[in-house]
Amino acid sequence: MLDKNYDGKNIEKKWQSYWHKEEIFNFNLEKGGKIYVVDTPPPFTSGSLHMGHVMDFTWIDFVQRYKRMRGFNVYCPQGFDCHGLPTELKVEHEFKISKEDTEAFIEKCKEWTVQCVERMRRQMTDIGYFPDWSKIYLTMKPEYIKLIQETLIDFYKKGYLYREKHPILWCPRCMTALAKAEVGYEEREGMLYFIKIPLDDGKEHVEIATTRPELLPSCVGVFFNPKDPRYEKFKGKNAILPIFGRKVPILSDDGVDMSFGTGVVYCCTYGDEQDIFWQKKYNLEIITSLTDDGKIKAGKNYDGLSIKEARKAISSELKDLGFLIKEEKISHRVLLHVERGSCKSPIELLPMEQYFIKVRDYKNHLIENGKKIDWYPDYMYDRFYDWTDSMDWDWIISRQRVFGTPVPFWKCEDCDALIPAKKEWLPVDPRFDLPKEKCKCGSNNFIGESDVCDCWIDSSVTPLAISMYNKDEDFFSKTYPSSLRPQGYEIIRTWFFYTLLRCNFITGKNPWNETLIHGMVAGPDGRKMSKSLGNVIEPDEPLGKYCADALRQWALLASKGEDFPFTWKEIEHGSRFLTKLWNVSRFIEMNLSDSRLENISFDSLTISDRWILSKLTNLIKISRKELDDYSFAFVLKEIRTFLWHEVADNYIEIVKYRLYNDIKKEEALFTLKTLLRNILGLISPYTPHITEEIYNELFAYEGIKSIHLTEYPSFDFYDKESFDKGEILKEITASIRRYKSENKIPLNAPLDGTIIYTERNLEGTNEDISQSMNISKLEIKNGKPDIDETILEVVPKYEVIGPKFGKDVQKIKRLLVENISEIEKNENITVEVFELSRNYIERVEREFSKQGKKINVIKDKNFIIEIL
RNA sequence: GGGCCCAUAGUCUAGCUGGUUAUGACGUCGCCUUUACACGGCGGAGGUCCUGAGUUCGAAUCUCAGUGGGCCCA
Repeated sequence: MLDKNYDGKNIEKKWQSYWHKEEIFNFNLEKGGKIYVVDTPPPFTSGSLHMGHVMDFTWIDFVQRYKRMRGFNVYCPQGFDCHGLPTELKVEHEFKISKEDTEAFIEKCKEWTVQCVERMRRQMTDIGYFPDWSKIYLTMKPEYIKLIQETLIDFYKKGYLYREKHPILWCPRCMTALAKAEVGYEEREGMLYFIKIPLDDGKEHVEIATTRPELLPSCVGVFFNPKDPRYEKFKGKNAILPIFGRKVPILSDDGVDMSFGTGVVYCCTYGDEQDIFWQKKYNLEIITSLTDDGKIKAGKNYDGLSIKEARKAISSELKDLGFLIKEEKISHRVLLHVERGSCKSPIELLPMEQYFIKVRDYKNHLIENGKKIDWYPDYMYDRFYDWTDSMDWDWIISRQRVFGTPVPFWKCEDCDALIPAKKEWLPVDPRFDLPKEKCKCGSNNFIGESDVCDCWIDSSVTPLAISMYNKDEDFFSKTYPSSLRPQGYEIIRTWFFYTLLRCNFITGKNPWNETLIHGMVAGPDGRKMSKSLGNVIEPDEPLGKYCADALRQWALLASKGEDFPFTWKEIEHGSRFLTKLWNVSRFIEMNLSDSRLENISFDSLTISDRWILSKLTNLIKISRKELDDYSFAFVLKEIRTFLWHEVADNYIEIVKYRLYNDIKKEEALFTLKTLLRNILGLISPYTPHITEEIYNELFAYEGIKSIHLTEYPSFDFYDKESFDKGEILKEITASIRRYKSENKIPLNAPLDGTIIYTERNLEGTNEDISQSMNISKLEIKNGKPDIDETILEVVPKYEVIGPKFGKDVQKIKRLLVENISEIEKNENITVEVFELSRNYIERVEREFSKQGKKINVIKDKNFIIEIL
């Protein structure tokens, strides 16, 4: 017998270890059948899951359980994205290992990552997420790195991977490259310099404003806004830089802020991010005038000066030569090395050799292929399309970091040739390994690439990694492409796009058939969960206060593609539903005790039995249809309402008298048991633990070791007549309750005599109504009551008369009211030029009295109840 | 600056291929301890469906503009 109280936490632990031990969710290719593959997101190994992960993995877990029940051979492996800046910072700052000590640094990063993976796996298990752990992959493992390097070399051989100078964020003080996350803007005081630059015609000049006169030697263009009439005349002309005497073009671009300084600025390679954009857009020269330790190197006699010294020297020389018009104090945003509090130096953009993957040549192809994927929700494709279509830069894949997938190239020190690793050498780390053969030029001197890959390079081959691409042909052919890619909308332009690009390039096929996009998790206040807003809730908190099955219901209540707030009330509500399910199960189990229900025929069931089973059939059909569209939230609400309100509040209350008085008791029990078994199946992907517990308690005789290995409910019985009767029965009981409530009569107080007048057939429901409502003498009479009636309102069926009568709708409504008695008598009549039909009427509202005396009446569109 | 999305009772949310009285949850108010459950049941109150204009017999729903918010890109 189920315990009196439901103890979620204990039950969940028990089944989690059972599922692990029995390997319930492991994939077996040999089992055959239709294969369903989920390309799950590998989370970064931060060491803990946040609410966004909870939503992501609960959805995935739902899909893997649901599809298995629908007969698929499900393959759902889980990996972890190991390489990332936070790990490097942790090892550098907390474990005090220098990046210079590369080998020890990487070792510590790996060690730390392994611990993080363990913690995250435990948290995934805590929420009941059960991928096939035997197929776990880590992006830092040699075999994964081998796959990445192999595919990069493919890109290179086909001419889609190239090396080119590109600016990187560089801290001249720390002498190191930085990631975007390590830099930030700060408001600082500075000077704005107004400089006169002569045109090459020797007559006119243009005045520019800049905060960085020391970058004059790197100036490659002068810009004004095309909407600015003041400078129209300079368009297409050239200017000659003072001091350096170099000729640069004058160009117009929308990016110039007309209100800043003179409305004319210069583009230096590189002063800021706008300069990068202009240099690419107008294909300007790149002139570097800074060294990596922050010294000027521009010829002339400024070489070796620091940036600050050069600013002073160059501006004073400009002044002496009459080119500096004025200086103004200005407060402006400066890009600083903020991650290291002790540094805070201004960041420079230094051009360095970087690796790129060509994206632009391929983009139309990807737009087409993206369309072939089924998007849930479908409008998310538009977001993908827009970004892809407007892409004008290639993908920079190298990062100046330490813990990452090494870029598999060397440079020949003698002939400067780029040497890719051979496939049989992989994986390689050019920082430590040397090519296994000489350069074509005969040299044996190599410089190994010290850069590592962008982390999207790691994670954008997951569909290849999980399908054992290049390792097991048979496995690959059966598991690629993946069936589904689930992910959040914020990474459509990164993870989705890059995966589509790389997998298409390598295999010639899309990596998935469908993609399911979820929104962002917000805090209880509706704002994005973030530490600075102080609204972060860690998953352990609801897991401790409630349980996984309650938390999962919250996650599965979010709509596709929509942001969703974390709210305690939803967890609370989910938890109450679990208690309800538990108590209903217990009630059924208690009554079932020694009953044998082998020979129950549907013919012997009562109206109410047939009514609730017909409703169950509807619920199953809706669930299958909606879940095939991944509408988890809708179906969860439907199932909850069905169990809670239809089954528990209505059906069980109606059949109690039969159970206690042995009236058609076997039939009631058969119905209850059928309901429970099917509801357990329907709800099991949402709340896998509690359903496993109840299933094993009551249905172990089926001989299947987990409810998650059973078939999805397919119960199919529908009796229209009983369905309609049951719905009216429910309405009658509800209206009698309302009557009692309005008249301050206790709900369980008996009613002496009651007459129900109805034109509907209610045969066979008398006892259900009288017993559940405590009515000592109930009469059901067909037809209208012998009482006076007044028509209050006639409500037309607008959806019928609207399209039919258009502008005349209001007139038709009036005619229906005026002619209602004729219409009720004759079904169809013609008034003026209009044909009026009873089919145009939704309902008629009436009022009753008997011989002028006030009587107790409950009226409804389908019945009139007189209470004596 | 660009694209996509969102705006519905005190709070969160469903509906949004136009059509009866706008769904549900939490909260709130009233009633009911009836042998599964008071972590329960029943009933009530609570809405300018962001603003403005348009299309239409009819708009929460479609169109346009505005306001506020989210995500990504520049």
